Amino acid sequence: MEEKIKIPRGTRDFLPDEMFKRRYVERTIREIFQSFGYKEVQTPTFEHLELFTLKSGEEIIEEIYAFKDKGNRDLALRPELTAPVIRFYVEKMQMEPKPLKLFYIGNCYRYDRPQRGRYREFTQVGCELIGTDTPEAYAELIYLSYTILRNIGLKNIVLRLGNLDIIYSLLENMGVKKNQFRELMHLIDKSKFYELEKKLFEMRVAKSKVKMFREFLNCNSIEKLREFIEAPAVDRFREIIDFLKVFGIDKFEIDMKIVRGLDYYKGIVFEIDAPILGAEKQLCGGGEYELIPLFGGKEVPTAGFAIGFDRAIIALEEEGYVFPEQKLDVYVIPINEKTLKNAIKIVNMLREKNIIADVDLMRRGLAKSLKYASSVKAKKAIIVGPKELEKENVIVRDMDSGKQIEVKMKNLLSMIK
RNA sequence: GCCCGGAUGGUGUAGCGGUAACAUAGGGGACUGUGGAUCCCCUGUCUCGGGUUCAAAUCCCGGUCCGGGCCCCA
Repeated sequence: MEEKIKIPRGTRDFLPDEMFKRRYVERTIREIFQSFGYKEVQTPTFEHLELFTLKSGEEIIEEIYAFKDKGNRDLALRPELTAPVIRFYVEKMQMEPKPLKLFYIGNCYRYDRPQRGRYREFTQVGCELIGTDTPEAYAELIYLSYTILRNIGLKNIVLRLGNLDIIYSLLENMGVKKNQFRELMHLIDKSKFYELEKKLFEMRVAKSKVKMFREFLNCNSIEKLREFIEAPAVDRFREIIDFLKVFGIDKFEIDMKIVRGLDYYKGIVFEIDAPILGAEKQLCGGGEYELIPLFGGKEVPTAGFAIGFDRAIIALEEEGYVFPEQKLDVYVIPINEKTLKNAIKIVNMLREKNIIADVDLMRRGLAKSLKYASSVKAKKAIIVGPKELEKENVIVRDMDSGKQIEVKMKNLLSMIK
């Protein structure tokens, strides 16, 4: 026997039921984005490799699916969607009226060790807000991400807010040079506080200041932040949080240890977790960033977020969310081959009226067909028999109750609705 | 890239050196006009490659894939 060709590592096939769930959640997400004035865009699955390596350093190339095409171009399957969307903006949308609100749903690719909630091909949902940096704009953005996760049905999610400008200001006050920020941020991100302190000592930061910085990272309120630093960034952070409350969110945590993985973030940053997911619990991450000048565009403020769609689905399942099922309104059953053509005409007519209808294509007996109708969850069966046809009637059977009535074919439509 | 645990019909499982089994799903029939019931029949399986053995689904080694945890995470 030939060896079966199997699905590649880290990828998934989706059964019809799973696809129905995914499309259902996608539809909800699209509607929410649109209700906030966002418009959907799509970019190619692959881009020039350079788009992703420009700002992110070289180590990450190991996680990128990169390849050369036949014209010897260096290309890459997109590992995320912010860079492609901003590339798109710089190429074609710079003159659009501001604020520009764009959203996307698309597959991304990373060569990673697969785990639950982590795949090599996965779906990211996200948006970019271009052209405004008012506190209300960022508050709305955060509120939007939170609303999406709540409205698709998640009950237990945790929003955490951080601010990179504040950390940078404090580091500057401590005498740390800008080109040293990156490696420090990396240590904060990994919660390697011992090494962080060591590094700060090496940078000749006074012991008392290092201790203070540690305490600063554990701040969980604006008031506490003010004990460490007075800077415009703190006031701005405060304003965003005030507007967030106006939008209706008052449950969140201040966490100065939030450091997004990419260098291009600045200012406000936020993450949303679903604790139920364990190790891979982060559902959403985003914030303010600066990427446009890097791609040669005229500098305007930008912020955005990305939601891990697959993880959101897993979290919903873990929480026991009941998804709707795909059902058939009507299953049309010809009693025998003589009534088959009539049955087909009936199913045609129903489909034209946007009724979800199917007809027996296996020339099965009535008993088997009814069994099939119930297994595909048809709400009603229409039985097309010769006796009734003589009177221009058919039988409509309610599959839940088992009750059936004989109706005139002309009145069929009204009986089904 | 590292550590641990797995892999048996489409799905869920039993067997743990000696005839591959059960449930369920799918197809047909009992029943040529009434479903979710019953009975019968059919289809279909040991992740792959080596090794040990008279004999391997079972033991050993390696690969692949899955799950859990690291690393990483745009």
